[in-house]
Amino acid sequence: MPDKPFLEIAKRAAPLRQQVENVLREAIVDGQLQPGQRLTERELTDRMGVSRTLLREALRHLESEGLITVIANRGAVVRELTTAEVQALYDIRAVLEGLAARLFALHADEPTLKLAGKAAADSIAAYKAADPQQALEAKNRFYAILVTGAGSESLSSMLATLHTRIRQWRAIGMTHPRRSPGRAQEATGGLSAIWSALRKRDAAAAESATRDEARRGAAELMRLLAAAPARSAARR
Amino acid sequence: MPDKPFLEIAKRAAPLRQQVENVLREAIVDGQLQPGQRLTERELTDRMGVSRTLLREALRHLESEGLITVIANRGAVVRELTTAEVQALYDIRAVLEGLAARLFALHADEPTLKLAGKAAADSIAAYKAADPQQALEAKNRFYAILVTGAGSESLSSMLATLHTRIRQWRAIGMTHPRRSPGRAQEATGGLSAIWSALRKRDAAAAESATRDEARRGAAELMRLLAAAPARSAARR
DNA sequence: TTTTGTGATATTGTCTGACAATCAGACAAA
DNA sequence: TTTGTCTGATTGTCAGACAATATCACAAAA
Repeated sequence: MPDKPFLEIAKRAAPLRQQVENVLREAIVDGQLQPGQRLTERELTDRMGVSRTLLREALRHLESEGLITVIANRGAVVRELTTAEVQALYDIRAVLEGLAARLFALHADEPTLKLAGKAAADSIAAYKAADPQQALEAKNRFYAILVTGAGSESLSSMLATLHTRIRQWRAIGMTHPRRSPGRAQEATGGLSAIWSALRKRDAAAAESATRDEARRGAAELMRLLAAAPARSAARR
Repeated sequence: MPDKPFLEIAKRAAPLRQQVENVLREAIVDGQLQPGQRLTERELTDRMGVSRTLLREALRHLESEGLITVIANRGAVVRELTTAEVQALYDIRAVLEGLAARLFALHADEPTLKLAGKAAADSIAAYKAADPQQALEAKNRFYAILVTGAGSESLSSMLATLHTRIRQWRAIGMTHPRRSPGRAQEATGGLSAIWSALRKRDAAAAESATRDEARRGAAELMRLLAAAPARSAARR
């Protein structure tokens, strides 16, 4: 795992370009920019107050993250995803997180393992204390440790971009009124299964437990999605 | 599967920007630009005869493909990968191809399935006829069908960029003198295992067969890599 | 000799304005 | 209704500029 930098300063108010990327990214996943909506360079530069040069670089980046589609001579559009594609994204996430768990079981050092254990315990405890907010926070922490502990830069970054692409739907999964009641408990169970495999350094078990848990979450979500009205395709 | 466009013209001599990307990408995986080598914008624009604007957009794209690293105010460097990271890339590929196989088994239509069958048969036949060139071609075709047949745009593109990142090492795997003799046969066996699972539409079996085969290939490669002298880090 | 300033240089970060290429839609003509 | 043509909007690409920052050599100081 990465040797922690000693005395590192919070330098870099972030290059402007990245700020532009971030703002756009947020706007997209927040839904302020609706799927299918056209993004003209002129309008964006006006609204954000940056040069076209910069904006275009940012757009290129978002494009390769899969958040927008660029049509030649026509410009960028916020990407629309079919239900099937969303399902596929979740599948991809499931196998990649599974892989992360396997690598973690193989390579993580003891302190990191301990941290993960704490996060898992925290989450389960919070769930039992009926504190979903806290439970979710700890669960996220657990996954973050898992992924970075796996030790692959590439894997982390792939999962990171996947998460942003998925985020819009995750929100639904957490708050939807028709959310099935057993799901939270199920998730807790999944978490402890993962953890017990990790603790034993059982890579295969960790991988499949993680995959299964991710799949269950996805299945629940797809169920809700099927029932819910599709996100509007909006003006184009 | 995508409805095939009828009478589509080969339009688009490709936007200049993409040509720039492609040229750079090739140069990197070919090794003309060595890992660790610095890429200054000035030099590249001079050599390629394009504007900085354009070049920078291309660099941003290559960056998110993981081929280069950009350090603020310092510029781009051809990315160097540790052995561990290469291993991780192969692991990622293995699970993603496994996923592709699973989706293929679930969703592919009959004609596509038949095409895959033909490719598999071709490869095995070519192998038995001691024609490695042909065997490889058919095998690649098989995988291409598998991936597109899985039906996920995102999955395809992720695998595509993975492949380019890996390509440099694959070359080693195919031609290395110390290549273990049984490997080609093993690969053939793997292929037919995958195919027989697909034919039966056995998603789980297809997934694990594909993963296993990918892992075996990777293991062989890592073995060779461990023996071979590391790729030079070159002038920086 | 080793450390610490100091400045010159190279390079990226960002902006501006420009023009060509291309597409979408309107409107006229057949 | 179909086809041709024009016009405006938008992207594609370029050149040149200046600021911000890192690098490196070299001088000054300890």
